[in-house]
Amino acid sequence: MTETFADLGLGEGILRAVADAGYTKPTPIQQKAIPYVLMGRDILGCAQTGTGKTASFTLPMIDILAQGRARARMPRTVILEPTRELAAQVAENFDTYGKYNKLTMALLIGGVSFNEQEKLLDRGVDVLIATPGRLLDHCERGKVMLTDTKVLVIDEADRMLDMGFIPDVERIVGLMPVIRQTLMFSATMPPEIKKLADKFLMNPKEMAVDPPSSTADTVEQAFVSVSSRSKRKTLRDLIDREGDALKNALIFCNRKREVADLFTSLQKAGYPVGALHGDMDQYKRMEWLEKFRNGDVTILICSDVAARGLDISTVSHVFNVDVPNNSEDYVHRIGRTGRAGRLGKSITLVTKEDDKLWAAVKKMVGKDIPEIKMDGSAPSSEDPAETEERSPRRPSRSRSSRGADKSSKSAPSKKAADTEETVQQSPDRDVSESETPNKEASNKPDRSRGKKEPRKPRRGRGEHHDIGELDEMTVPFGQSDQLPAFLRR
DNA sequence: AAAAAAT
Repeated sequence: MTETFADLGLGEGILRAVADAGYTKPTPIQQKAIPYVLMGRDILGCAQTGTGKTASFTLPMIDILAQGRARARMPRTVILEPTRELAAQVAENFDTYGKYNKLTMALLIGGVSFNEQEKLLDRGVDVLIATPGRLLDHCERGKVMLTDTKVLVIDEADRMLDMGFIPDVERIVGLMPVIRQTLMFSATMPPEIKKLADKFLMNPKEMAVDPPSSTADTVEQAFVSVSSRSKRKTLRDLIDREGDALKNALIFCNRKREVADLFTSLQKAGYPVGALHGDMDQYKRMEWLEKFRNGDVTILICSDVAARGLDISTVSHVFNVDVPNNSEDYVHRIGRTGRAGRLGKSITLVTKEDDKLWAAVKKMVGKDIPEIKMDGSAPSSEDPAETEERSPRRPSRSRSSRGADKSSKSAPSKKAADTEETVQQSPDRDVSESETPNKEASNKPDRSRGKKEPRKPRRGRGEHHDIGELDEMTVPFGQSDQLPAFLRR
């Protein structure tokens, strides 16, 4: 049984880099895979992110690449990833572990300019890390030749399949020499993946490791019944009531549009949020991800682009604003938290319309997921006594929770206590909650806005001078709690 | 009906 990285046969520079990074013991997938990769064997590995999978191929590849040099436009190794973020992540891995081995690398992903990528290719690269579309594009332009590829890695194969990339992958493999080493990794091994393995691999060594202990033990799961109108409010209440326990959170939505809208909404309400979805420009994508990683923002609202593979080691919470359409994605989403032995919490908002999807999720999870009742006030309408009391209550609630939101700029917490007791309101509160998009919001009676305006010195950036912006910022979400001024009449 | 990825 191997105990250390040195036992695996890795070179000295790599061992030093690994030690610098603070790792002492290889993970199971690394123990299994690295010796075979060094032997030149093909590998079919069943492993998820979080198992140390990436290093199980980057480390031995650095070792292999230590011998020889790359020729112009002819990379020696190629790594295919399904998303740009994953590709960038693997590139960072090479930076980290390859720091004592000079090797050249190019990251070929879409959404960024060709120029720089081409320059790198011209100089010759040892490692090419790419998403399929952009790599093919470069091939067609004659900027890269795959005829000298010694090692190919197909990462996240099942996801490539889901995303319809396999034809692209087949074309890419067709441009490579038949004699090469191929490593294929997949989180799951459905028959289609097996078939692909037969096609791409030669006499592969098969290995599997357990998924990182997540769903079962270290993630506390719960759900809240909501109406689709009250989702945002409920979400804010949930964030607030987590208090300091919420170190950072991923919030998943099913649609890109909803990611964008929710981002605007929470940002206006003063929460430290970022956003990530596939229609954003690449620069923004990277910027928000980086800000989330380094803690500049503690909440990242995202589509399923971030559901799999992204390695953010310390996410304390995952919120599903929508039940994922594909119940497997649920597992991937909540797998973003509770990693590396840490505790995590995931809360899913479930509407009546989600019944079927939610049933599928529960079936897949295979255990009971408890319901959170929001502060005694029933999700639907079990407390008629409260119904008439909305307006009188409003003011007190506004002070406590809205006021607290200001301070939430830096930490979405603190106010947990007073929010708890003031939150209870009529079940139909979402009427005034007004989750309407901004344009509609601005159609609301001016009166309500005029009243509130002076009380809102919070975002402090002079927006108050601009009427156009005021429309956007005053009414929609941040303040909606104070709306009843005109409703009261 | 959705997300991802090439323009």
